Amino acid sequence: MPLPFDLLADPTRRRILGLLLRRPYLVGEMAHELEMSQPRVSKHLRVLRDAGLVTVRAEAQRRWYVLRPEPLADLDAWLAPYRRLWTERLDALERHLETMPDTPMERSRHAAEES
Amino acid sequence: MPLPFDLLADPTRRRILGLLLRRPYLVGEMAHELEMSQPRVSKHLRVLRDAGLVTVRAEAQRRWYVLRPEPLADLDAWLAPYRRLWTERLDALERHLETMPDTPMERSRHAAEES
DNA sequence: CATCAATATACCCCTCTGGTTATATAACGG
DNA sequence: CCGTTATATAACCAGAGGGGTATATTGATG
Repeated sequence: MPLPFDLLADPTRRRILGLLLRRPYLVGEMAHELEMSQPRVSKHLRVLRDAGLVTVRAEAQRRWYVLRPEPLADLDAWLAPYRRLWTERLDALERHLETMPDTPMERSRHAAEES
Repeated sequence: MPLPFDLLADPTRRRILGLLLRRPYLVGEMAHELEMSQPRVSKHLRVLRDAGLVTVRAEAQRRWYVLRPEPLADLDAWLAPYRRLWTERLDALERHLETMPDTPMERSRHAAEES
């Protein structure tokens, strides 16, 4: 199964995943919350489902869509070799600070990004 | 600056980044190693450069392209909230196994994926 | 200065995809 | 049964972008 980059390239799909991060959603709920047409949401959900990023549970005419994080874990794995490139710098800084125990230290920060 | 998903959606660009993960490269070298035309490589490098994923150092007519991992760190940050979804399961498994020390254990598997 | 080497850009074509509107499908309520 | 609700799909359109070939640019070299 290929990596889900093309899926995540679409901002609409990222918004959908953002919703599903909180809880399972109905199609209509998503369309309403994201202020977009129902066919538009359905089409994207089709793509996400084909790629294994979501699963569906039917309940009468309702369809509960649930996030399936495995493909994102694959993406995470793909990132691994690149991750060294920026963690190494932080590690180096850490080691450096350790050699200067009398220097006042700053705490590292982390920024979250929303698309 | 937007997340680099659209950039990574293209397999050619991922191959280029794969090269740059090892060392800086010249345009011609990449074109040769990836067996594609030079304009094709140049075009993708333009996109990558505009998005801040690579930097260039000129040396006569040569152009050394260097990977710049910061945008990938942004992507990593974007993944963070989703990462909980699969690490929690592993953590739960871990805790579970800790409570049953006499039960024979199976090893978990991990699949690596290449694009 | 003429030529060659390395790279960037222009232009054209063609496919892919995301959006819209209209319609099909299917299950519920009266 | 009949209308209504929830969702999926079809048909169509417009724009984006990736690929190729040709050409511009810039620096080295004899």
